[in-house]
Amino acid sequence: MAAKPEDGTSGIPTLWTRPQRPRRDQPALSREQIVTAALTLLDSDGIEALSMRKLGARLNAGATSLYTYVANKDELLALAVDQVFAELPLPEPTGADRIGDAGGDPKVWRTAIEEVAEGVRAAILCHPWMVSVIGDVGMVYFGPSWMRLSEAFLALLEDSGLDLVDANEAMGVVIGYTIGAATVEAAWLSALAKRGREEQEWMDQLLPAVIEATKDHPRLHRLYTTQVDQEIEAGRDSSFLSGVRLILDGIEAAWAARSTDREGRA
Amino acid sequence: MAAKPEDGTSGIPTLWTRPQRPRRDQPALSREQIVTAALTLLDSDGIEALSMRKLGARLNAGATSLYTYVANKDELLALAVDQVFAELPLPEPTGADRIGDAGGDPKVWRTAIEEVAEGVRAAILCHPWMVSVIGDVGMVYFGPSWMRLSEAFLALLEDSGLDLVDANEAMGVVIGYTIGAATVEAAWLSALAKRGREEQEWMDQLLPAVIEATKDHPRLHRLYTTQVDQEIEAGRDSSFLSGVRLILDGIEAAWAARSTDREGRA
DNA sequence: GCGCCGCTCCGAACACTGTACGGAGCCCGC
DNA sequence: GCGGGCTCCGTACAGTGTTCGGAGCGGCGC
Repeated sequence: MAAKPEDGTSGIPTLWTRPQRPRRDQPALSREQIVTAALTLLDSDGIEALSMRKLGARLNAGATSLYTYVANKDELLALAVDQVFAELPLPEPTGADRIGDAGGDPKVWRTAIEEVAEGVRAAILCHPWMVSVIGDVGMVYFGPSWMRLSEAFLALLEDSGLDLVDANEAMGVVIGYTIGAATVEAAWLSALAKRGREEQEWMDQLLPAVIEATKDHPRLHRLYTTQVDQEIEAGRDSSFLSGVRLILDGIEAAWAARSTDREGRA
Repeated sequence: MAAKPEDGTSGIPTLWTRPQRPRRDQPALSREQIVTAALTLLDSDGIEALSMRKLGARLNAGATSLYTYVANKDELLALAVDQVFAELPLPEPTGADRIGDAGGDPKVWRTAIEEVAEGVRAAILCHPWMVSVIGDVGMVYFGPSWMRLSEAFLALLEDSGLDLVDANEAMGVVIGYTIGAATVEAAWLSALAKRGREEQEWMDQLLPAVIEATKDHPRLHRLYTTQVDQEIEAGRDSSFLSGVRLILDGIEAAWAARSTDREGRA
């Protein structure tokens, strides 16, 4: 042990007791650092495990230090959501392919849309805390990443032959469906996670109760008793995809209707 | 004033000091009472104003008394959501009208679906706290009211000529879109409410900033600058409705495709 | 060199939260 | 009469988000 320096007065911070503050060249924290730390905490322990104190501790900082970089917790959560969307790939331009073109399946514009929808869904499902944030922080839809994605989506649809207003409507339906479907799935998944059960295991325990509860609901009863095996994992994936395809059919049909209408009038 | 009874010992509760507990004929509280009180609190002050203590106070009860009727706050919220769905009208049977029938617009099965979707959306929009609950509490989808609604929805689609599996898929798309679209709208509305602004007023203040932020996003820029007037209120309603109609077109198209496919093979 | 401004970091404190626990009052069945 | 069970709730615990004041420090003007 090194001898203490000859500092008679006790309590006064000496060279040794003083914690050797880091050089103030640049700040010890940064907004990105905070957001990514929040992300890992959210992903591993869920949304109700994220508190400013715990997050601060993870960064070797006090809870209140974070407030120099982030106005409040809601803003932090909005930033986290934006960060997730930032990592999504943007849809590629589809070249000359247009809605109504005869070309064989799979049509390029269709698969491009499917990929965007699947990407958004995957992002929500693998960060299930997002649904809570989307639910109570309205600002999310003006984050830069979300805007980038929207813009690219609109471009995709315009290139496929829709005018901007129709493109916006089509995008609204695809995105709305995606968010809604993923919300339902993610809420389910995180409820499972909260009880700490595996999906299969929980199903086995809960299903009998649910089926019992559907005694007066013959259709639900039939669905749950027959379809349930493929409702797990892969079944959900393909069911989401066919939902998107249904919407694509709708877009195509509406386009065709409008198109013949225009020709008829001309 | 009546004279005090001759009770020499002080501190022992007398007839007068004792608070005259109500007869225990039936309990002072009930689950329904609690849920409806929670509903009015949620509707008037939003979700973060609902605390067990405040709710208890509103019922002239202690906070912890509620736990005799409700396991925890999450369960209470799930019950509140179910209560809202319980008040939705069920779709009426549509008679003989079937998908693919030639009959003139508006087709009965289509407007029936539109009405269900509009009902669910309206419920969410006028109780915006629901989106937060749907986000965190996965159990909601097994509530009895929701099941009743699903069952009736499936019946509607089956009566319109879909088999159960197709009906389930179609329902998934309509409901998914409805929840997603309403979630986005409601999150926006309650973010507005939190800042205590009127929609118009806030728009006026925020829009310039948003438009500025869309400098690199020509399509979004055009949308926000041109379409914004009708984005308010009625515009959102009709935009949602045309989304539903797009999906209905999709259902019809998919039905037609499957139908000709069957004929071709026969 | 000196003083001062402003920035970053943070301990303490405030006002609340959900809910576990144990006890009090009361009713009914024995 | 008397125990058991139900309802109701005061207290307490272990947190929460956020405000405030202050401490330490870098760089700027003088």
